[in-house]
Amino acid sequence: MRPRIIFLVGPTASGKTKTAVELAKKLKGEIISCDSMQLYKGMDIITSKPDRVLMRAARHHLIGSVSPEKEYNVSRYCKDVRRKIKDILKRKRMPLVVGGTGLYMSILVDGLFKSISPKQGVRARLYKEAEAKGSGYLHSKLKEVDPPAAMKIHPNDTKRIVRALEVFESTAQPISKLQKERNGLSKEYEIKIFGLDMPRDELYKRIDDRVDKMFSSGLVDEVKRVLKLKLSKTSGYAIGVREIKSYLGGEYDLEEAKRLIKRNTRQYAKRQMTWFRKDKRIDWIRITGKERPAVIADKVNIKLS
RNA sequence: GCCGAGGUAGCUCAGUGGUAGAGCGCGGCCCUGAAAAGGCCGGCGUGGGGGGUCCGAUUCCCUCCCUCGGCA
Repeated sequence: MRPRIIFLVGPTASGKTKTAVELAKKLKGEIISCDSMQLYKGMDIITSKPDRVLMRAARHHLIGSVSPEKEYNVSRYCKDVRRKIKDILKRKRMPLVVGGTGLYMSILVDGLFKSISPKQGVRARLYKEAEAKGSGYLHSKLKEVDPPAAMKIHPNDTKRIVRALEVFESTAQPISKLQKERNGLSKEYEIKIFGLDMPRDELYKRIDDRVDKMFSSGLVDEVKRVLKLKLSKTSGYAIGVREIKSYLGGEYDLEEAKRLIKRNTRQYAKRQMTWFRKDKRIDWIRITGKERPAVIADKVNIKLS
């Protein structure tokens, strides 16, 4: 029988972190984070990492393991996770992959196509071209070398057009063809995915409350510290970094920064829900905003047995 | 009280004698090496109240109410 791996996903502030710890206790599990931002060291408050108590209550992996100055991406994430899973299984523990980064989750399960890592030079050149001649120009270039990809990617979606062209230039193969070859965890393991689903108004309320709490726990000081670093492409995009930077730069006051962080987090949660909603493998656990983590963990456990 | 400006979408505001748009918000969606990123779609409306002119008023006129400046 294939080893089993449990996933727990859902929008931000839905209670994954605490539920996961309860679940880990019940299942003799270890938690692997599936969160593109909690990976970064020193960004604890803004990314709502589990606190010391929770970190001690269950073993966690891939939280604070990367410097915010390092470039990180799905590919590295998948490699890191595979290594962790092997270790955990060797210890006869249950791997629990927990987090809200939809792309990381699905690439992990379904696999990443075999390609090349981004080439700084090529990428920079393409972006420069996009800026000078417009993304439509690059899109028509893509149409010549890879019509299926061009069909799928909107002419305004510079990021994806650049990636597709970059792959073609480096491999001489269309990305649309390469993408058909994937190798995910579902080939070797039995995957079970649970999702936490809470009424939207309750979730939004929890987001607002959590942001207020972040501020009273020293969010501004934390971001000040983080801003001294030369942030990588990804880490600099964590919600909170730009808003506080603008506040510190005198663009607006603290209240405005707080309002924007709340709003941006709500919009992020909405996008997460869209992402997870379409994945029919997810087994949804309907919860309320006040439900206790241990109770939610029980609900998951019942579905497992 | 007088003078001036203004009341149009959830917010900030365009515009037009033929029943109205933009940005943001909000909702829906897409997503394969930056993903807390990036992109697409959707107007969600008693046009402050009432009256008048006109075939037709959100637009012109009258009146009332409200807001913001200035003068008292």
